[in-house]
Amino acid sequence: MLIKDYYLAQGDIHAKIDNFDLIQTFECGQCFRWNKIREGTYLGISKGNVLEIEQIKDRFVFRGTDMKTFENYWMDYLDLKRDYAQIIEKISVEPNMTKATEYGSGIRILLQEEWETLISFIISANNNIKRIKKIVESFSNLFGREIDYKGIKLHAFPKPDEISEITCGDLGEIRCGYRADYILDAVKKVNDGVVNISKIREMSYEEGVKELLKIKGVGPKVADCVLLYSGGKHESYPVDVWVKRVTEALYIKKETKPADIKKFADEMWGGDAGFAQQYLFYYARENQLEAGEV
DNA sequence: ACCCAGGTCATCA
DNA sequence: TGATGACCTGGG
Repeated sequence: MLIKDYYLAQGDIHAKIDNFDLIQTFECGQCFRWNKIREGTYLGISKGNVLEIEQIKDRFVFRGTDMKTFENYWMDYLDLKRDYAQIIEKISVEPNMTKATEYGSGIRILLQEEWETLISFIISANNNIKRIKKIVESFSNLFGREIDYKGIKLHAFPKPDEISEITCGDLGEIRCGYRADYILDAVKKVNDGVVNISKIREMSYEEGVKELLKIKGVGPKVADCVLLYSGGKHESYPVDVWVKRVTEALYIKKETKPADIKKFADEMWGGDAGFAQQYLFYYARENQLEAGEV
């Protein structure tokens, strides 16, 4: 077990964990439903489970859960069984990645719920993170089951079968614009069994891409995000404007098509390309790196 | 008024 | 295949 001094005290779970930082993990663009409720403390909900996490340096307190749920769900969700020091060492073979991994040394790639991740990244297209969060939140508030946590009203992300009757008009309220059609297509295809979203973890990366591309509004970038952040496909290298920009600037040194950027990433980092992507994305976006600027 | 934001789709060569 | 616009919406 990689987490140390791991024990239960007064209903809370305490642990010492290396290479884990709440801000870096929750603000690195991979998830949209974790919110800071106090300094050093985040509150989140996934698959109907609520979790409050407080961080003081490398020590963590987990509240709102029980040991069984923590071990069976959250440990995998937060990827706490993985040795990130080893991953960082493995991919930091040149100065750029060394710098990026030092900057985001507390990032962990979450294993999120597949359906929620799919809808969230459909919404993310040609959009900004602040508004993506707002839309995902109102989608949950409108259609998801309410869960109370210490007087705070949270909402689970609505499951496909719970919203099978949803209409375009219903979606007007969440202000997602033209993406409403895409969400409806996803709901329909998942409910009809045309797309087997719950099986993407068992599929290969290539099979997963093929499956996800059946949905309108899902292109290569969204598919890669779903596979990396919820499908456990760490070879996935989602190429958005930031990753394109930073990969070109640091490595390829010229304008490159997304498909070729992915090819480069595969040759450079192979099965760890997804981790590399996340360190680069966080580094580039937090520092607002422009094209050509490093 | 215009541009942009974690892209994708439709259309045309 | 590859290039080009259009696209809801909210904020700067």
